[in-house]
Formats: sequence, C-alpha cells, structure tokens
Amino acid sequence: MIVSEAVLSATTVFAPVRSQTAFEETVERLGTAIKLGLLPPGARLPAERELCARLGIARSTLRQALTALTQSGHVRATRGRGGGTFVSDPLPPAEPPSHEVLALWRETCDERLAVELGVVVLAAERAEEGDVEALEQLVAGLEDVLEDFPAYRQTDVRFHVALAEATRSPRLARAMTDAQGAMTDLIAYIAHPPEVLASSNAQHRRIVAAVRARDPVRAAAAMAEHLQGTERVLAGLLPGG
Amino acid sequence: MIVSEAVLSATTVFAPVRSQTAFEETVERLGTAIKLGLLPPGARLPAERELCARLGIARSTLRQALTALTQSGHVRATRGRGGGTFVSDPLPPAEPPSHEVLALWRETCDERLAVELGVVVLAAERAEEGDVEALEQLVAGLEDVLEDFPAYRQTDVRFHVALAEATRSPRLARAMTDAQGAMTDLIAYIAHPPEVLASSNAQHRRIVAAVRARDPVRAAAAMAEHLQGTERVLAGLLPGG
DNA sequence: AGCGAAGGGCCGAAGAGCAAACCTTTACTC
DNA sequence: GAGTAAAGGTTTGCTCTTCGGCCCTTCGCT
Repeated sequence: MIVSEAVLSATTVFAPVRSQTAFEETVERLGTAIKLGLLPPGARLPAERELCARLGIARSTLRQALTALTQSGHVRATRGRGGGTFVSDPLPPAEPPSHEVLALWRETCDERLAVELGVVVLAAERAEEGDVEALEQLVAGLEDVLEDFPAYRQTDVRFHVALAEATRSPRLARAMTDAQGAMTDLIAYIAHPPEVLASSNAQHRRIVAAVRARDPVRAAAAMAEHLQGTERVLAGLLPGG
Repeated sequence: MIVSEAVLSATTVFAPVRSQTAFEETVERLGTAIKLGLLPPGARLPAERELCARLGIARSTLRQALTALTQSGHVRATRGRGGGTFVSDPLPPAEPPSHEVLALWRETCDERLAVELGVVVLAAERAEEGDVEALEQLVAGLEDVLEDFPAYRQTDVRFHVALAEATRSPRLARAMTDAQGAMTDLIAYIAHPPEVLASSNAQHRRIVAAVRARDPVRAAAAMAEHLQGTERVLAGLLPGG
C-alpha cells in the first residue's frame, strides 16, 4: 500500500476551505465587472427585483451588496419611475493592491496563463466568422487608444473576454473575467508607455490571425508570448520576481 | 458610449452566484480525494481536532461532513486511543453520473484542457530533477496495470496531480484535483481496453520527455494529443458529441 | 390625479457555523 | 490493575447570513 505518497498531496487536500458568503460573492462579481469596464460608466443594472432573481439570491442580500457598492462609489441609485441603479461616472479611483494580492502575484499569473491558453486553443477550434470579426474590431479599436492606458486596458479586457466567449463555454468565460479582474488589481498602477501597448496590440493581431486560420498551435504560441510581456514587467517590479 | 456591447457579457456577469456551504465543500473535497485515490483505502485522516483546524472550519461542521462520508461508505471511524477516521477498504461502488454532469461534459473537458495545458507548460519551465524522476516512476508504474482500469486510473490521476505540483503553484494543484474529480465522474463507466491504456501511457512518456527537455511547446502539444483521446471517446458516447 | 415601476426599509423565521464544554471508548504505561 | 492520553461522540447555546414577505417613498407617464 503506497500510503506515504499521499502525504505529498496533503497540503492540497487539507488546505483551508474558503466559503464566501452570497453577499461577498455578489459584491465581487459586480465590482469586478464594473472595474473591468464590462459594465461601463453610466450603464444601468437590471432592476433589483429582476437582478436578484438572475443571481439566485434574496433581494435583501442583493441590496446589501448594492449598498456596499454605493458606499464605495462604484454605483449610484435613483428612485422613482425610470430610476434604477447605475454605474458611476466617473468611477472612484482604484485602490492599491493589498500585500496579500501582491504576495500571490505569481500564482495569479499562473492561473491566468492556464485560462488564456485553454481559451485561445478552443477559440481557434470553434470561433465562427462573427466572433473573429468582433475580435478584429476590438483590436482595431485598441489602436486608437495607445496613449490612454485606462481606455486601452478596458478594451483589452473586452478582447480577452470576447475570445473566451468564442469558445461557447460559459465556465471559461467566467474564469476569464475572474482572471482579468485579478490581473487588473496587479497592473493598474504600472506605467505602460504607448510603445509597449503598440507591441502588445501587435500580439493581439497575431492571436486573431491564428484563430482565423484555425491554427491552435500558433494561437497558443502567440498568446504565450503575449502573456510573457506583462509577466516580465511584474517580475521586475514585485517581490519574488 | 458603447453600452450595447455590455449586453453580450450580461449572461456571464449576472449568472447565478453559487455559494457552496463549508459543509458541502468539505464533503466534496474529501470525497473527491478519496475517489481519486489521493487518500488511498486504509489511509488514516488527521484527527478531527487537527483536521478542522487545517480546513479552517469548526469541528462540528467537519463532523457533519465526516458523518455524510461515513453514511456513503467512503470512510469509517473507530474510537479510543489509536483510533481515528480511515478511508474504507474496499470503497463503495461509484455512482453513475447525474444528467446534470453529463449535460455539461464538454464544459468539464474544456476546463480540464485549460488546467492541463497551463500546468504542463509551467511544469516544463519549472520542474526540477526530483519532480521529473517522480513522474517517470509513475509512468513506469502505469505500465504494470494496463489490465486493471481502476488501478490505472488511480495512478493516472497521481501522474497529473504530480505534474501540477511540479509547477509549485498550489492553486493549479487544486484546480487539477478538481478537474480530475470531474473527469472521473465521466469516465469511470467507460470500457478502457489495455491497448488504449498502453497508447495513453505512451503519451505520458512523451509528456515527461518534453518536460525533462524543458520544451513547453512540445509538452503542450503532447498534452493536447493526450487529452483528445478521452475527449473523442466521450464525444462518441455522450449527447451533444 | 392616479397608476406603476423603481429603490428603500423593516421584521421574523430558518439555517449554517462556531465555540466550548463534557462523555465514552480504547490502548498504552507504570 | 490503575491511570492516563488520545481518539471519536454528544450537547448546548449563541451569532450571523439569508430568505421571504410586506409596506413605504419617489417620480415619470398617461
């Protein structure tokens, strides 16, 4: 009986169980979507009574989350007919990443690598003409905002999420938004000169070309190169690099 | 303002928040580890008072989970000094996958693809000599159990988890055990003749060789081929293939 | 003026989780 | 054989989260 080997995995199997509350998860979901620009400034959220049904939680729980997001300035509500809950414009300044987040930056990048590689391979196999066109439009749009990092980053996120949606796999799309949310916490404060963004967007072009050509291998290679860019920047600035 | 585009991602952003309880998560964690053979039959779990501390939950919550696992026959407890909670030997027969699980089989495979690709790429970059030797031993062991699918599958899981551990990224290791747990639910009932297992293990060899050579591209290609095997089998047997 | 759709507030029931006791069984030690 | 230590088993009571429903307030539209 090979019992001794099991001890190696014990740290994984017996690692702490983290159970997020519905409240916390909702704040994180909506907050991330707002910070990523998936819900752009000025956008209106669904009515509370509808949203809580969609999220599968009680309205009072949703309201707790919305109250938190109101107090943090990400959202603003108006009453009466035609009212609703709207994403703030402008958004509050982002908060600097916690020590915790910084300490785990490499694991965050590792997870993102997995998601992005899996996504790009499957997208190359499954993307349809319309998906590719949408991706090309996003890349073209990026070209116009090389001087404006926040705008660039927002469209960049859209690009990666669109790639994930092209896989037709909701779970991968969720994984992608989570990964992008975690990355944004890390890179929001790093200077990104236009030349860097231009070369990053050139990599986007190569990725889309490989997807259009239905060439998963080339797509994966292009994506790997793309991710190495940010990773090298982080390695130079953060502990443990 | 590009508000219209946001609607596309709405299904992702507003998807139900699934808040697992600590009890559920614990049952799943331990149950998966047992079904995967990470905790082999006869193995002794840590004492309740220690285990609940490691899992970060109250002892009463842990006991709920252990009671569930006892009733399902995966675990058995003995009292008194020198007693403890032990993995059952033999294990209860696996239950057939639910309709729910079967309906989402493709998404499960997609997630696994992402995890395995990310893992193998990072393992190829980071694995040390000891890691590679452990992997080679596991592959050698697989050669001896080509006639015994349960035994093969168990060592197969160990192989993939060991690969994940070679990345030194706890989160990827966790993702790998989760992915393997989900896959086991799908493939437990599918006949696997020795020839198929032999060719599967040949792919293992190629993966290890690429990792040893520190060649992420070749490692990813070998892994992709490896995964296609099971995926094609499932596509032939399950709905939506 | 009134209707209806939206956010805002309140309250009680139910359940999950926690903490800290205490009990029972059993093997080892002196 | 008595004592002790280490394990699982049991009980109790408290807190916090979540749910579900009900009613209020606001305010644009008809």
